[in-house]
Amino acid sequence: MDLRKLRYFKVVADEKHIGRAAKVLHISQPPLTRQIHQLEEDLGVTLFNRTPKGMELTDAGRLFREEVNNIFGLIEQATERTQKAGQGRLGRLDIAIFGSGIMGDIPKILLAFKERYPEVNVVLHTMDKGEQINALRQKRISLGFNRMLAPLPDISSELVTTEKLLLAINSNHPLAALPEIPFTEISDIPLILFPSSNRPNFIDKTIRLCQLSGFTPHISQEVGDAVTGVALVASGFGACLVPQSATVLSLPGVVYKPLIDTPDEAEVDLSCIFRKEDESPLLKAFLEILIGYRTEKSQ
Amino acid sequence: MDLRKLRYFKVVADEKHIGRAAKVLHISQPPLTRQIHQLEEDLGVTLFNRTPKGMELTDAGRLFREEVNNIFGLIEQATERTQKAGQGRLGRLDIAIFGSGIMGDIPKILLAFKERYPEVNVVLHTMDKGEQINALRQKRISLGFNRMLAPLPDISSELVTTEKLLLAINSNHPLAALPEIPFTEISDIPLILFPSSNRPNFIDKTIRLCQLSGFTPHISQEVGDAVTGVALVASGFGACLVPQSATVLSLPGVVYKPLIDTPDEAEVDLSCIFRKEDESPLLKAFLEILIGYRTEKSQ
DNA sequence: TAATTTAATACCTTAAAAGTATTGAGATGG
DNA sequence: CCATCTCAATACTTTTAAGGTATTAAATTA
Repeated sequence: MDLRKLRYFKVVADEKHIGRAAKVLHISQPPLTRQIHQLEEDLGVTLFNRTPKGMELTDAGRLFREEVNNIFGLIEQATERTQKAGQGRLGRLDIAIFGSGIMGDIPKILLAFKERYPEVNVVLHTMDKGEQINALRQKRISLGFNRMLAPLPDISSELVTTEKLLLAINSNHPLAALPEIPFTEISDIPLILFPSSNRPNFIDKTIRLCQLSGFTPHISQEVGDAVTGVALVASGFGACLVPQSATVLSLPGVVYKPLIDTPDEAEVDLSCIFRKEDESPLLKAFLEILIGYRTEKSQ
Repeated sequence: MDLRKLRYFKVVADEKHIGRAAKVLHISQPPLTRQIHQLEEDLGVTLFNRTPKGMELTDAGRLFREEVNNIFGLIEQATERTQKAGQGRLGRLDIAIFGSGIMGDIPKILLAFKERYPEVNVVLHTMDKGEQINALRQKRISLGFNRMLAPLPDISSELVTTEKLLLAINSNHPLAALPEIPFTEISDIPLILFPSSNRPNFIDKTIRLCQLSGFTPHISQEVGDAVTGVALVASGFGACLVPQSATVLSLPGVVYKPLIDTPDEAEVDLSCIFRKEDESPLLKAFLEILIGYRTEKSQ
């Protein structure tokens, strides 16, 4: 069986005439006759009744014509879908986010991607940093969003955004009256820090920042993520350093205050990570959207 | 695009290794390498990631593998169905029957056919003789059952059965008391005859039979079919000559009596007709069943 | 009956797939 | 770190099969 024969068959069936069909196919009549004969022999079925007027499909031939149309339809669909997949316009992209990553830039990027590539099925998984790296290596995900990434030989990363740090503080606290809070004031406040796992993390960074400013922070509580941290601020546990994106969490009794006189590094970056050797067009497409989003934002 | 390439692709995808795949395909490695390259070029999509360990499907390649499996499945189905159709085991067979043809042998033959060829869709049409011949010529049907057929150049026929004639008579009639009725007794009885159309028909035959026995029948009424005829017998219109198969109609007040001392031709044949040049395997299959039924019955 | 039209056959040419030998690139192991 | 091994890829030749030209055979039509 051979697609050439099927193509030829279709034309002969349409034209009901070997000579005319040969013209349509831009070949001469004898090879076409032969191909049709071979097709009939392959199938063991007479597809045409030969008449002195031309060729007429048999019942079996008529059925076969339908089937052949289905086959070509399926082949066309297969090529189209495969080409889309090859361009990263079709498929499934597994992405990991972290606890409070639903806020800020990530949903905007995801939205931009889904709009540009509507046929890509984006599946989100919530994982912390360590889980993300495992999942990447096991190819359970293709991409992870996270902060504070240590370099790894098999994992690449791409910066998404850097955010200034704000202080989430209870509105009853005296410092909440100031429009901006000098960084060293933090030394006197019990701090809620997160996340509690996967060093190096934001906790380490905070401690270093304090040391740069010449004090050791008073750690009130370590929690898993920003949401929990801000909730504790509302309950009066202390203050919490959060990235700007966390300010979408508006809880009663919590205000977000800009910091002044901070060390230069008083900002935190959000990056995405992926396998260094991942050549997938889906990933490439996603990173393009990401970079597009980043440059658009910086303008 | 070429089925050979798809076949090769499948094996390489399974083996993840050009050399092994080439062995499986009983060809050498270089042509296989080339075919895979050509396939990728045709599609414009990289289907495999080449590693020093072998070949690994890309996402697009994985999708394409699924599609290729579907394509081969469809091709297999197409060949099977076409072969069945070529053997008359699949398709549609349009058959005409006449008014009272639902009785007797025809349903038995249809049943035998459907049992032997369950995938053939038998479609029944009720037509009189003239309509059947038209429909045959226009290929709206492939087969018609009828009686009293005059030979035609483009129509062949095959005898189904011959049936003795019986007299359907009202049970109140004096003759109904006899176990058998001498044929000449008919001359005194008003006769109901059928069918009223498409000469030569059963009416002509009856008149000829009477003349052979030396009398002219007293025609009470011409009706369309046996069912109507027997119904009129029940109402006392007269008697009606019917083929044996009509005796399945048991109406109150009607008895069926064998005839004695009849002319030799006092029987009627049931035949089926079809286009002389019809080579359809479906028709051939049906005629085989028909002949099988006939020989079985004659034993 | 001759002419025409159809598919089929015989024979040759061309294109493409398969084979052989070899290369090049990347990993592995002493 | 170099030799070796194992892949896929390339260069070139052979074989196979598809395509072309010329002709035939059969059947219909003028």
